[in-house]
Amino acid sequence: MPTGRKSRIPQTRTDKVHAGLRQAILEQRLAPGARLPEDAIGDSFGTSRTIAREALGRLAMEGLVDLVPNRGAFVANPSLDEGRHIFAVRKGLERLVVQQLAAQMTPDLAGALQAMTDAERKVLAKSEAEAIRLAGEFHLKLAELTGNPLLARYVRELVSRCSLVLAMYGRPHSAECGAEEHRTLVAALVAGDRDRAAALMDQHLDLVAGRALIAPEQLGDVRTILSDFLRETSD
Amino acid sequence: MPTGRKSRIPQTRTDKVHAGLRQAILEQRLAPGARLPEDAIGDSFGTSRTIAREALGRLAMEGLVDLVPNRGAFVANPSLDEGRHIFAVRKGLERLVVQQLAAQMTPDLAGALQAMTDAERKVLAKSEAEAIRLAGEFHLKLAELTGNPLLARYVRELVSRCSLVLAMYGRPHSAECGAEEHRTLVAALVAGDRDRAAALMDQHLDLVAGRALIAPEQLGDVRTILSDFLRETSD
DNA sequence: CCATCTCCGATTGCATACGATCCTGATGTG
DNA sequence: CACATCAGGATCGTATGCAATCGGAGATGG
Repeated sequence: MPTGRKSRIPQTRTDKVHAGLRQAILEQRLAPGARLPEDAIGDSFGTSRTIAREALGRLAMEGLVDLVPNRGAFVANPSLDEGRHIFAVRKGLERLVVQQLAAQMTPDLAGALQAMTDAERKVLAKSEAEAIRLAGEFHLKLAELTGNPLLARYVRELVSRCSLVLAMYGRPHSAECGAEEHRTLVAALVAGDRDRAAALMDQHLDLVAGRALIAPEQLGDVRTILSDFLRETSD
Repeated sequence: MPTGRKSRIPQTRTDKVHAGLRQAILEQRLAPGARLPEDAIGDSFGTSRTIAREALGRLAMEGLVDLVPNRGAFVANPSLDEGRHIFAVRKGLERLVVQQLAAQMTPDLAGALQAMTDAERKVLAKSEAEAIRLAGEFHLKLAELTGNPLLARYVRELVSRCSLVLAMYGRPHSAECGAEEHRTLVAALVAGDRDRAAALMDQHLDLVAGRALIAPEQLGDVRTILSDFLRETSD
């Protein structure tokens, strides 16, 4: 199992605060733009400002919080443009992920991939926030299976930031990755079809991004945007 | 307005120490594996341990420093495998860079690119360390020209780590990117030839990596490795 | 001679203290 | 009424202090 291993590395308090804050942000318990004073963080986690400060620093490097000098920390509030930038990089990296996976395909790897989609079928998200989280989980595991820890780290970071963007700009019920798309992608992967897998991943991420960000070609076309709102009202 | 003013960057002490340490590591004034005690860092920069600690934390997130709990910080000492991982991700991201640049080519952009290679012709590195730094500069500027700050940040991080790897495993005089390769790449870019640019960048990075890391297909072939040393002796 | 244990110095993990900086809004002036 | 000025409070930036932890040197026993 990926987590829960009794590793030797002592879980420092900073790690706990970092993890806690991270989860709170990704689950939208802390809204984008919310203030994050070091004192308050420290208080609510029962530690000193020192720890809170360090955790906030890390989150800032991951792009989940904005750190304004002498002003304090805020939950990141990415603009639509930033969102597009994030998705662009994510697409590039995940393309790399599937290319590498397809190239190094083995029976073991194929089994692990199949198991992932099988597991996905059983788990149903209970909330919008959880749906976003689960969607990211699949992509993260994919990256980890490449055996390249750096690649996995970047993908985790990007998936987190995408979650934020989706939470901000996503239309309701639009967040979950279609499990079907995941299955066809895995099928291409186990077949070792590098190009097809890459194309599928591209398409998949375009769909995810398209559900959230107004697609570039729709930009400026007011009627297209308004038509979306029209549909929402009947929901 | 979101960008574009002399935003007051109150260059905090942590920033200075961070920048100083970073430079020292990349210039190899601090060898890979060297200990970096918080006290010593603080002393030599004239600040407290607090600052040194924070700077070390940042460097750790950038992969330039290894942080061992309760033991201290060390200059990163990437293994050959880690080096390959780093280059793999870098290749993926820089491919994205050139694709984006080719897609959004404008006369202005073309001019900026030409200026870069022209400038490169004039500057000659005075030392091995400087050569590595200059080589990275070009790739970083390329990433910045995409207008995607996140992409630029990742590329900067990866170029830094590659510098470390090159410093550790590069053969002497092998570090500088051939300026010629840069020029042909820029030519493809200004022509808007997306695929050719991507291919050239791939090839270029393979060459750079190949000069440093033993290419995968050479692995285990002792004679190939030794032949390199043979040539070095006559240098 | 080697394995193990114990203690000690070095160094980190964390908390607290104090000055510095910036925003807020209350006050006075033209 | 608009605007400049200036306290006040909130919050950050940094330094310092103390206990906890780790690794290694030396002692101890086989």
